[in-house]
Amino acid sequence: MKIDPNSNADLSAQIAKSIRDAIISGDLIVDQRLPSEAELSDQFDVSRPTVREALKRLAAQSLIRTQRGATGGAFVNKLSFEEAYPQQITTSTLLLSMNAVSFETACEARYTLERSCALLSALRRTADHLATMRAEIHRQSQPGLTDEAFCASDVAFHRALVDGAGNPVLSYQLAGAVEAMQPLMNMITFSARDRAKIIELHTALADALEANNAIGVDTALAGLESYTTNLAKSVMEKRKNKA
Amino acid sequence: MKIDPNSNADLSAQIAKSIRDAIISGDLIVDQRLPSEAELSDQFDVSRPTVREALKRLAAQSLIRTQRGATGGAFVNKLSFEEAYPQQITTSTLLLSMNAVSFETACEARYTLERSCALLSALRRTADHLATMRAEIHRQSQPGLTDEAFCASDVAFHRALVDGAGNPVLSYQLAGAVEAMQPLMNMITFSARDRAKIIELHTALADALEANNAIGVDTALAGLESYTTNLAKSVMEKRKNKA
DNA sequence: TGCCATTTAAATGCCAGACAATTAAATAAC
DNA sequence: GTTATTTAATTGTCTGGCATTTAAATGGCA
Repeated sequence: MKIDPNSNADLSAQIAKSIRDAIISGDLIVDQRLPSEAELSDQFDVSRPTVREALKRLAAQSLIRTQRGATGGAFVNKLSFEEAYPQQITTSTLLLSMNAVSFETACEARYTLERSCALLSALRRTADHLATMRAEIHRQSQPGLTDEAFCASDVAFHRALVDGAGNPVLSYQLAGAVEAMQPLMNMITFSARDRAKIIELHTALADALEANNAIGVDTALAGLESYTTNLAKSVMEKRKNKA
Repeated sequence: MKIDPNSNADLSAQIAKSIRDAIISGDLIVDQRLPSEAELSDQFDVSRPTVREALKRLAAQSLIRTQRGATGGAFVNKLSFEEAYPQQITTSTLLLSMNAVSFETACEARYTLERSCALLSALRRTADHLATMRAEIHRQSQPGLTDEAFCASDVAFHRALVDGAGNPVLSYQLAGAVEAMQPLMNMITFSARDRAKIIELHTALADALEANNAIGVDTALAGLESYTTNLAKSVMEKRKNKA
């Protein structure tokens, strides 16, 4: 392994890329131990701190994990869906907040993706998924609930719907779309008055899923989307008039 | 800012988390300059190498960028969809290869997500999107094309379809699903004989999009999915019989 | 022999201090 | 007033070292 010292990229970035490529290509397999930091600094002909910076880059992407002690070292990490979830959500949230994505665009993407799960979830949802959804609906109808708690419950409800499709890849891809919307949703769930309508639609969703009625699920989701976008529109207009 | 030296997490991980949280919460805004490495090591009461490891972690997630020189430093990076794409694809690819996801599950997720774009893309696709798709179909029918080039063209074709929906959030979410499938698809596009059928379905897709026929798009995608899964099934059986 | 305590060695985690390279701004020269 | 030079700030990298953690090797003892 060798590194181009004339490249304009950092040495640590080049080394990280080299190791990352080896993991992606399968040259390094899950749980395989990387050479020690001292050995790596020999191989790449750089100092140990530089190697360490490279390893930290990989650790930040959950590509490796490190263990201290005699038999320690850096090991190729088996990337799990559970680990990838938060990363995905963070990235989605920042993409939305930093790129001036309109509420409409985000909402459209979110419901388009979620509606794609309707058919599978209506077929496959278990009693567990239904129970979670009913429990969240119940929580949502409690009067003293804060807006934050309501939104969290809303997210949990929709995740149960998505998980009902029984496809972990789908659940992973949807996690970002559903959870990253939460801060945006916070803007519009400002009064208890709106909650009744949302709970009504959630109940319709749960009922349709219980009856394995895919079309009913799709209809209810469409209703939720149009209700949400209309609400957002009216909130925006009110703010405009105030200013 | 202070760090708990008794935590079992690395100091650099704690510092990275502290800064990351500040970015997510909006305490640090896009293009804002972080304190210099020397100042950070004072504030967090750690050495400069430790601060640097933390910054490299953040750089690996594209949360910051660094500049050398007099007015240099670390700046909060405006995360763009273009930057997030490769990260998303890498993660999706590794999730599939490391978690023994069945071809069927991955395929189902991929086509479920892509079919969700059918309606929007049939409405909004521009002439540009259509032209890209036609061009890729033409490329795919060239006889000397390698399997790798055929797969790459296949990916480009489907990305044009997804982009036709005109929703960047949707395009981003789909990128992982579509592109991470490529290595899996490689397994089954082993002979030129299969290509004719795929090209036929691609042509049907392009025709339906040209006619703004959402149902036609959905049907063609469903056809592609069932053809792909059946092909995969027969490949698996052949291998089984051989062994 | 078998078990337990101790030592040892290997590895990561962290630090101090230094120098090189880069870059923009301040300064000087013309 | 423009250009060349110097200066200062900052990141990039290296050397060398010590602390901490952990498993294995060693030794003592029954």
